[in-house]
Amino acid sequence: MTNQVKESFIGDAPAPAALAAKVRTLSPSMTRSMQRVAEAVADDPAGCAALTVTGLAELTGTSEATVVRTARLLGYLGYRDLRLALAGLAAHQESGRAPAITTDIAVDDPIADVVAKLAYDEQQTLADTAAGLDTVQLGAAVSAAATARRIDIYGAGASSLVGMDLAQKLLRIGLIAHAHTDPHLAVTNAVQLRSGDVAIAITHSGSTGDVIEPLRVAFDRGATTIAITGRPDGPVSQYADHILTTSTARESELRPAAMSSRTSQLLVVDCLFIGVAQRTYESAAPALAASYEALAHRHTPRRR
Amino acid sequence: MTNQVKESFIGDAPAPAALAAKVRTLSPSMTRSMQRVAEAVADDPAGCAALTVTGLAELTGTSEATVVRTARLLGYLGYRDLRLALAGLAAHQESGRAPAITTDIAVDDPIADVVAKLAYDEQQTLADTAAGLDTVQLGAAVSAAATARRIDIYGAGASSLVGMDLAQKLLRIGLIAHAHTDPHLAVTNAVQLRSGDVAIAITHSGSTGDVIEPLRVAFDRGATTIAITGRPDGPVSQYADHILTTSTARESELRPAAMSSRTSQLLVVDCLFIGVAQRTYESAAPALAASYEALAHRHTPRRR
DNA sequence: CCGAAACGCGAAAATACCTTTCAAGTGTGA
DNA sequence: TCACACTTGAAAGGTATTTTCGCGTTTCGG
Repeated sequence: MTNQVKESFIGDAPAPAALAAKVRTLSPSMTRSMQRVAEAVADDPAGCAALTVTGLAELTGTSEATVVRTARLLGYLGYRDLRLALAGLAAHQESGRAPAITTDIAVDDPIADVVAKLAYDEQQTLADTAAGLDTVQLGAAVSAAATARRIDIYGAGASSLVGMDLAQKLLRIGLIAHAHTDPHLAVTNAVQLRSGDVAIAITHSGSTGDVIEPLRVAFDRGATTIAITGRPDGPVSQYADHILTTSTARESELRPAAMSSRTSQLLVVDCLFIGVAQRTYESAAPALAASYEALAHRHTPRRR
Repeated sequence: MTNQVKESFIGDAPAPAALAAKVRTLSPSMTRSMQRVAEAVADDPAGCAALTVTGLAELTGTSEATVVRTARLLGYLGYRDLRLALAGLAAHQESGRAPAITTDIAVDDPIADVVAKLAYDEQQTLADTAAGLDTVQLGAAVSAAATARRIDIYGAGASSLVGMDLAQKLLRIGLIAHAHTDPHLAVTNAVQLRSGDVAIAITHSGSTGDVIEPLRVAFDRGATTIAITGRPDGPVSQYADHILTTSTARESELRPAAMSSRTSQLLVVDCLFIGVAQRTYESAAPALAASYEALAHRHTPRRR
C-alpha cells in the first residue's frame, strides 16, 4: 500500500510552490536539527531532490530519522514523498527564475525604499498565503458560514480589526455576524452558541488565551469552529473544526509580526467572505446593492 | 555501486519535457512489454509518478525488471530517477492551466480560483499604490506625524478599521494617537486641535461627509491635516495639507470598492507608520520591545 | 520439420533506501 | 538538585529498487 492517505492532523497540504513559506510557518515549532534540514530544503530544493535520506542527513549534519521527521512535519508522508514534491518544485523554479532579493527595512532607509520594500513584502505574503491555503478547509469553512444561524468572531489586538472587517462584510450581505473584542463578553456570548452556529477565532500566534477561550466554549457547545492562524500546530487548533493557515512573513524590528500577519489574515478573510457571498448569492446581491445605495447619500457632492 | 554510468548508446539525455517524443522515437527499439510501460508513462506522467516499480509493473501487466529496463532505455539511471523526472514534469503541466486570473470573480468560480484571483488582484493593487504614492507628500506627512503633539484619525465604515490599525501602531511606539469612529465626537475633539497637532482623514471616495467635517475643523484650527484618499480631487482635499493617494482597484459585484481599497489604504498607512518609527527610533524601539514583552504573558504555553 | 542460439521476460535474491524504535543525551522547571 | 519532558541519532526493521538467473519463446540455418 503505497498511496495510503494517512493525512496528518497538522499540516496536510503537499504544498506545491509554497514550500519556503511553509518552512517559515512551521519553523517555530521545529527543533534545531529539524530547522537545519528544513532550511537546506528551502534553500536548494533541486539539490535536495537529488539526495537520498542519508545524503541529506549527512549534508545537514543530522540523522535520517530527523530528516524523515521534518518531512512529516512539512505535511508529507515521508521523505520519499517530500523528494517527489521537491523534484516538481525544482522543475518549476527552473522555468520562472525570479531573483527578487530584498533586504530588511533599515532605520535609515529613504522613504521611497520603505514604500518599495513594504509593497514587495506584502505582495510576497499574499502569494505565500494563497499558495499555502488549504482550499478544502476553506470550502468547508465557507459552507459552515454560509448556512450558519449566527457567526461569532474573536480576535485580539491587531487581529480584532481583521475580525471586525469580516463581521462588517458579512453583515452587509445579510448574515448575522458579530466581532467580539472584549474577551469576557466573548465567552459569555459563546455559551449561547449551539450546533448550526459558527465561531471564528483569529490569532496569529495560535496561542492567544483571550481568543482561544471563547472558541473552546463554542466548540464544547457544538458550534462549528474555525481558526485563522499562522500556527496551525498551536493550542487554538485543538478546538477548531477547520483550520485556515495564514503565512508568516519575515519580520524585523521595525515591522513586527502582528503587522505583517494582518495582510495574510485579510486575504483569508476576504476569500471566506467571497465564498460565502457566492453561496448566498440570491440574498447577498440585493443586500450589497442596498447597503451601497444607503451609503451614497452620505457622500457630499464632488466639486469639480 | 548505484551510479555506474552504464550508458546506452541510443538515448542518454534525461529529457525534461520531451518525454512523449522520446517514447515515440525509441518505441521501435523496444520489446512489447517495454512498450506497454513506456506508453503508460507517456500517457499519464503524473499518475505514474505516484506509483512504485511494483505498482507500475502491475498496472502494465509486466514485471519490475521490465520497468527498470524501460527507464534505462529512456535514458535514466533507473526507475527512481525516472520517477523524479516524472514528478517534475507533472508539476510543469499542472502550472500550465492558469485559472485565468485576470478575469473578474464570478459567482460560480471554484474556491481555488477565488483565492488565486483575489491574491492576484490585491498584489496588483499594492503595486499600483506603491507606484502612485507621492514620496514627497509621504515624507512631509511622516515629519508632521513624528513630531506631533497628538494625532487624531478619522475614518468611516471600512476605512475606520484602517484608522484603528494606524492608531494602534502609533500607540505602540509611544505616540498619542486616537482613531475616531463617532463623527460627532470626532468633531468635538477636533475643536481641541491646534498647530503642532496632526489630523488624518481616511476616505476612499474622498467625499465622506462624516470624515471631511472633523478634518475641516482641524484644518481651521491650524492643525496639520493629512488625507488618505483614492480621489485626490475630491472634497476632502480642500482641507488637507498633505494628500496621500491610494489606488482604486477594479471592483465587481462580489467585491465592492470598499473591500479593495482597504489593501491600498493599509499599505499607505504602513508606510506612514514605518516612516514615523524611523524618525522616532530612539523612543520607538524600546516602546515596541516593551509592548511585545507585555503581550508575551498573555499567550498560553504551546503544547508539543 | 528440427535443433541450436539468441532473445524476452519475470521470479526471486540482493541491495539500497526509507522508516521506526529505542535508549542515551540535553535542557528545564519545581 | 532531582525529576521530567523533549531531542536526537544508532540501529533495527520494512519497503522499494535493482540485479541475477533461468525458463520459455522465437528465429533461422540445415
